[in-house]
Amino acid sequence: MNLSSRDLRAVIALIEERNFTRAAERVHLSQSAFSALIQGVEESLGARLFERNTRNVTLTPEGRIFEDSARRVLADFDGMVANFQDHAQRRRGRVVVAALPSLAAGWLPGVLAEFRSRHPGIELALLDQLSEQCLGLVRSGQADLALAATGDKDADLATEPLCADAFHLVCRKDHPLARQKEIRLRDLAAHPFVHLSRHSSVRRHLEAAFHPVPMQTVLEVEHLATVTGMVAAGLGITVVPALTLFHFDRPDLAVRPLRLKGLTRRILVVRRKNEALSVAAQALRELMLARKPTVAKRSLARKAVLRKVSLP
Amino acid sequence: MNLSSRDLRAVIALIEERNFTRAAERVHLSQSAFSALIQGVEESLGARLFERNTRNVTLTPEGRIFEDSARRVLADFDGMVANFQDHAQRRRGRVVVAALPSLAAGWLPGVLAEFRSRHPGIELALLDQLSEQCLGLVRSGQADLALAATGDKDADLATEPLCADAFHLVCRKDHPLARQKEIRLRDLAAHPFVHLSRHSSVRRHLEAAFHPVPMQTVLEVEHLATVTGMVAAGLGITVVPALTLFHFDRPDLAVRPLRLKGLTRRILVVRRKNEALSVAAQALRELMLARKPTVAKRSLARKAVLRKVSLP
DNA sequence: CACACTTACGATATTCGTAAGGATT
DNA sequence: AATCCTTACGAATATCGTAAGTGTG
Repeated sequence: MNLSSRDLRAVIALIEERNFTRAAERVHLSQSAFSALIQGVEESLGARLFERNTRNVTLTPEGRIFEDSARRVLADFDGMVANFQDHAQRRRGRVVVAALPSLAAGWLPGVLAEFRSRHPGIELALLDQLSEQCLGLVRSGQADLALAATGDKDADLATEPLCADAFHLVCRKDHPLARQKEIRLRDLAAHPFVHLSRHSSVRRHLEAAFHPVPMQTVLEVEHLATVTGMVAAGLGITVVPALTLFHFDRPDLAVRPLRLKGLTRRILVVRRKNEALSVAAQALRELMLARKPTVAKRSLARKAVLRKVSLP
Repeated sequence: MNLSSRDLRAVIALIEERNFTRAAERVHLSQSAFSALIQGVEESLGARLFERNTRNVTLTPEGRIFEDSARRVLADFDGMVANFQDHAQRRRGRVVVAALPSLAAGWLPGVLAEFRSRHPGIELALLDQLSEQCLGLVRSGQADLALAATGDKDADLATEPLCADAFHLVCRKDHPLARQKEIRLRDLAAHPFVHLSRHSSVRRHLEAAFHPVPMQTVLEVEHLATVTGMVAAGLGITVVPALTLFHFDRPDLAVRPLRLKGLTRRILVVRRKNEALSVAAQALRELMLARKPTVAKRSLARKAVLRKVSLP
């Protein structure tokens, strides 16, 4: 037993037209091929569906029983195909991205806005979490993609580089370091730091890069915006990656790039290794790679974001 | 776009087996043909359903979306086909027969019992009504078949003869007519009749056959069983068709066949002219024609019925 | 290097359309 | 005579299986 959606469509066309010639046209077949098709369907089913005498075509009582279910099955089938194609053609779907807070607040909004305007039917979810948690969300299937800093190698995860995020010194303009010609690691270590939590990837990178030189910590906070306030108040200096500099774009603060070994954070696009991305997630991944964060000088990152948001 | 139930079955086999070779066996195809089939389905749908790397086969995210609906559509499809074939093969269905009370009580029960034992899944409904109403029930579609006496020609109805039902005199054994050698019409007219209602086909036949000779009516009742009692009580004689004689099979009553012009009632099987019978109704029609009432001598009809009831 | 999917290719089946046939009104 | 379904038949197309090819673990 094997019937195709085309067969069902033909039967329904004949039910509605009650005429082989017109029904054949509706399904784009010659009348004779259509006749053979209907006979084939009847043979497959093991009983006549139509009573034909030369002048008119009528449904048999069994045909009437068939009609309703045939319409239902066909409608369900068409719905299935349409739904599938909506997903496959990025008209529908859902992508969950896990991203570091620095990216989630700075660069990502512009990218998501562009994605959204290209694919209005796709739902987006953004989980702004610390790097380690982002990776966990992808591994467990709760997120499709993660934007995270370099982490431990993981057999389940596939990564590809998004950008290298160089660290910068941020301090008040009246701070001695703001005008110093060359800034070495021990120059920084001589001043008190306003730090992010030691769980953050920024902090971890700093600890690793300074090791074994100890840093002085004046304060440890959770959010970058808080760091801004503290630094502006003169409590200390801080060292953060380029992508977070938009937090520090204020007239009273100085930002100085640092060219010190290890003071670069690599941002990765992460996904599960043994599982294909949905077409929606794939489209977002491609957009992210195409819109790689520019290697920011000072707070150009912010201007870049604004430009992108306003794209068509 | 055209997919067959076989295509869906193949996709689902592959989802479950996660292996082309085994899935191909399940749908009775060579592995290469199966591979081509899956590729064809994916091409029809416009996106990959499976991610295959030589070692294992996994569903794409879009494939997962497809899976549920595919199972549902296929189950629905199979249900549709099974239901259709149940009806077409007389495992399910419903037949409504309208029949004259005389047939409904005497001959028909045996036929219906046999039908029922052959087709236990088919519901039967019996409407015991007068001839005119039986025809109306068929015309309006409330009944599939009618067993009625000859009626007016009707453009919507097709008829075929079931049997000729000869009229018999019924009287008490001690009645003068019980022993009379030849019974003529005017002999009957000389005695008072116990009559059925003038709406009944029996009565109409009698009136037509006697015309213009008037009959004497001692009593007019609705049911044949009542006639029996009245005749046995000696209130009068009656004249009824052979198929009703089982009502009069009593030691105190005499039954005499009458060979008089017009005193034969033709019983017809009636159906709608422009509509095919359901296979169930068709099967019942064929059984009725095959088990035509025997041309009863006296109350053999009753014995015949009993014999048939006890058939396998 | 072995296993599993894909590709190549010739044989077989199916399906298609044109045209003729047959039945009904 | 006109209409409409079925049958006949050759051509185009699709499908199938064997066998060779390819890539991954």
